[in-house]
Amino acid sequence: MLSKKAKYGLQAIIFLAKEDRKKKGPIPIAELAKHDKIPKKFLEIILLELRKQGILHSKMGVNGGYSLGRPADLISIGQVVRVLDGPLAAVSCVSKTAYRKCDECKNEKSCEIRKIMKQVRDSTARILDGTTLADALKGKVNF
Amino acid sequence: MLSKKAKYGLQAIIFLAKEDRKKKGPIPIAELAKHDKIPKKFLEIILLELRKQGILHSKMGVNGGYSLGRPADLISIGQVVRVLDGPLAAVSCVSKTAYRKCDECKNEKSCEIRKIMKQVRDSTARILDGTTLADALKGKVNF
DNA sequence: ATTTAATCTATTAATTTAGTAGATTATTGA
DNA sequence: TCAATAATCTACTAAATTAATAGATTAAAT
Repeated sequence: MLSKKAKYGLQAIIFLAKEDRKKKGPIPIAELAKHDKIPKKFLEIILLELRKQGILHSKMGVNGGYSLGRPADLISIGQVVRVLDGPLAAVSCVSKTAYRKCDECKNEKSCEIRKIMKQVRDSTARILDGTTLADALKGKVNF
Repeated sequence: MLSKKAKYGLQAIIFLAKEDRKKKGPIPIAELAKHDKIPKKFLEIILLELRKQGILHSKMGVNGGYSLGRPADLISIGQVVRVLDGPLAAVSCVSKTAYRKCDECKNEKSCEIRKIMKQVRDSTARILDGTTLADALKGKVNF
């Protein structure tokens, strides 16, 4: 399940991508929170994390707010989800971005669970890393 | 992330499928727990859930224990995961087995998040529902 | 200076996950 | 029929994660 954090984050960044398309300047958290009915203080935390990863850009003070950190066609849904919910993989031993041997696991090579979950991770990553914010707005379906 | 519950459950049921192939009778929880180093009391809960869904069969008393509820080629990984971790879908609005409108969602049809997560759910379901315990033991890769 | 808006520090509430303890019931073999 | 075995049932509890909230601080613009 996608956490509320990731869902809120995606809602907000999709809105930012739409505004970006309209050549709008930065959007304040308060406006984003209101638009998508997200608790403002919670959204602060979320956007800050995305900014720290370079996915968003922020500007303090009057006329400040948040905007995309790079063009919409260079931000993938996978990148956003990973920042907010961690690795896509269902088991850490098949994660590309955060590999870790499973505690229980004796021999990774022969693990049946691993084989199946690797397929799931790979297909999920293909979709989420292959879909950018620009694609999402176009309603483009890649897979 | 797969919960420990689902992981333990998969480990145990894969072991049961292996024993089933050898025409062994029912295996006691204690033996399964020891074999896969799973806390016994926790495994009890897990196996009971799988039994209540008809995936496993149990027998009380001496020479009792757990065995597969139906042939290994009729038990899919998806079925097991759903019982132990709930729906595969990352958002409830794309779940086939447990559909529910998202609280936040205004118009489902136009939701970009939904479109993407539907693709992910579908590809995940194709893999997990398309792989049975028999396939897993054969090392068969379907996708 | 005043206003706007992000950022930082700290806490808290609610939910889910992971596990334990102990009594009870069913089955079998001696 | 009794002792042993093993699942089942009822009832907790501890730890971790998720979802927030509160208030003070810093930066920018007019």
